[in-house]
Amino acid sequence: MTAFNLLSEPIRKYIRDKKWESLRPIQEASIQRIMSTDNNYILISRTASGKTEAAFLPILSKVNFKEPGVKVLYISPLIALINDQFVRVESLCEYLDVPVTKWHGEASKGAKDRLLKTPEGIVLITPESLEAMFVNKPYNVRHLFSTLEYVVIDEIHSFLGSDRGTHLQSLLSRLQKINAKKFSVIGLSATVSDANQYSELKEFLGESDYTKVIRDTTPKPINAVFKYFPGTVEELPLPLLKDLYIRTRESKVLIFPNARGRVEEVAVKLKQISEKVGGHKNYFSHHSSVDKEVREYVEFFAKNSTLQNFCISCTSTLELGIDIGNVDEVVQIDATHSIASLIQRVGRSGRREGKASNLFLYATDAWSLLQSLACWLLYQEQYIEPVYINKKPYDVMVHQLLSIVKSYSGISLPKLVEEIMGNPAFLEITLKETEEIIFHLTTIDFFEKLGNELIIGIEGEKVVNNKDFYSLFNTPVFFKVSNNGIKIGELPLSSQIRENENIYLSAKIWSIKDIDYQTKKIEVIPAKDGKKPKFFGDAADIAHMIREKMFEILSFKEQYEFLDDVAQQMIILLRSEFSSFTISDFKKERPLLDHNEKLTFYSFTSSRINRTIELILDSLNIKNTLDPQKSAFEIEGHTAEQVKTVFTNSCIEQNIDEILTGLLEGNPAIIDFSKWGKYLPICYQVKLLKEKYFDFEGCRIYLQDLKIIDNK
DNA sequence: GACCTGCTGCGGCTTG
Repeated sequence: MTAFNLLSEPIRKYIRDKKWESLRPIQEASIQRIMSTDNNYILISRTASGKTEAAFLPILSKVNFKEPGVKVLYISPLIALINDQFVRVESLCEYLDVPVTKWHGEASKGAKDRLLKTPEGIVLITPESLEAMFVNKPYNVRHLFSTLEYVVIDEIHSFLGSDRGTHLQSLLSRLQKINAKKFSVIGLSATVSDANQYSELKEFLGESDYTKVIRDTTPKPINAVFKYFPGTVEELPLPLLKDLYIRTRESKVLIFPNARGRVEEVAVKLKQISEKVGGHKNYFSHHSSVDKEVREYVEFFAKNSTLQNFCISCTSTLELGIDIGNVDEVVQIDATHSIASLIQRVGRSGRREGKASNLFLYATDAWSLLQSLACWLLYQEQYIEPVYINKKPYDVMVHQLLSIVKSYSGISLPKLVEEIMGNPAFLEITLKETEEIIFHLTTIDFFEKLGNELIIGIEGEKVVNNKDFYSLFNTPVFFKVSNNGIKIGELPLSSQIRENENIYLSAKIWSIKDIDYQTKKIEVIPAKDGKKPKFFGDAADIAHMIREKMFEILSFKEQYEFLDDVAQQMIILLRSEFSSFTISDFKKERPLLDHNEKLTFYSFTSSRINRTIELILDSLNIKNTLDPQKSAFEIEGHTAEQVKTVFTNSCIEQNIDEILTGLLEGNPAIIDFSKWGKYLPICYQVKLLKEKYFDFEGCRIYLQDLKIIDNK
């Protein structure tokens, strides 16, 4: 039987009314499988290939919505995505008379109240809203979600390997616990190309044996062009901006310049050029610090402008699945930090069937060019960096312990231990470890013993009753920027924020008129010229494979026809800098440059391994500076022979706990990469540092194979 | 120099 015929009549009518000529391959496959089994499925297929329908067409055909209770729970990482999907799912559900309810922080309370009165149909939710319900109204979780048949997780790759993912995994397990019947889980993703990740994904959903992967590998042709314009960190080179303008003025374009300040610079400067030559005015910026309503307007404009061209300069806010309509070209300025990110960005263009995607890569620095090239080549080899999954997420456990104790308002120790240990998210954390963490939380007054039960303690109350409790990630403090009551966006307090300073924000130029430090507000008026704003942030970690590929490119002579002449020359120049080394194995060998009484060790490895090497050198009192972009260590006061000996003999396991404890005592803020880590006993903070900040196992293997090649 | 993500409950107001 064909997939179409397996669907229920109302759904078939929907497809006929939509005048679809055929089902997409991923839909054909998923309908066959979902209709006939109760397995979990992970649907992998590129952006705009109809994944949402691939999940919902069969689910809506199969599930009996006549019985009371919510039957399908859709979980998304973004509110914007929920709002987007709501429209699509609702238009489908009209054929079945099944209600769809949005449940997130910005969703209508009236709709939520209606659902509480009559729990039914489909609910779209964020993990944080689900968490909030578990903490504050656990009876509502039971009331609404104890008759689930399907849970759909959108953009599942965005959860994988992050604390937010572990959190979601824990919530899924808690959800299953209140359901008498087992529900099935369908995960949707565009960015999984490595089969190694299948097992991680399956484990993420629990019950690996019942989880199957359905994948559509139809490739999308992409035309890539690399260009090189030497520039500085402060400002983009004018020739680059001019070239970029000419190349994009007659298209619908997304530009990814990596940093928010630079996003503003690109938007403002292209707009200025366009004004001068009488081009279109539709230049926008889109990132987390642009006001939400402004961002929504930009998304709306892009989605509805079929005739007008536009240019949106943006960060990863436009990387995930929000439908912004047709984009002709994607521009990446300097290297992406991951291949996964490159894939998502490329996927934003050429959504029209059969149309090729265009990708322009501009580099302003030789090493960034090399990194871009490495990412592009790996992308073509269908490689994606592995996701790192923390098997002992002590910090997430702290959060979930608080959540469980609060939801019970009184729970015995054995019951709490049983609850948390039975959760697959914490499978590898031992009983002893769990008990020690609970004990510690009692000593810092997060928990209090009341008779035989644990309740939330005085300090715990402060944390649990704060609206910041529900998420697993930290958010910095920002000042709200507005002009005459109109919100523009927000900025962090920096040396730049002073009265009469001019800054870019939301693709416009503003002059700061007043700063209110009490209410954290900045009043601005329009201005003629200014500077890009300063934001603070951490650089994302780069995977070992990207660095290795960079070294591979340098050690071979291969020419790439997609590089422009200047870019080609830059690669040749970089290669010549390494020509004094005889490299025969780019996987194991690494160059050590001896020059002017200084040594430069090019490690070409991951950020985490570099951090670990840095720690080892520091602990041996070897003065060193790491250049993160070049993945290179400058080492002073040592000979090449001494450095070689250090690397070959270094016994990194020795004293490491002592060193890390010292590090934490000297600088407790180092644990701030984990929002909940600071509430752990010191020895667990050390474990967390080892697992997530450094990479001792990776470093051990790296050093074990390492062969240092010098230029002497 | 360096990304992103979400948010309860309640009192008090306006609006239909």
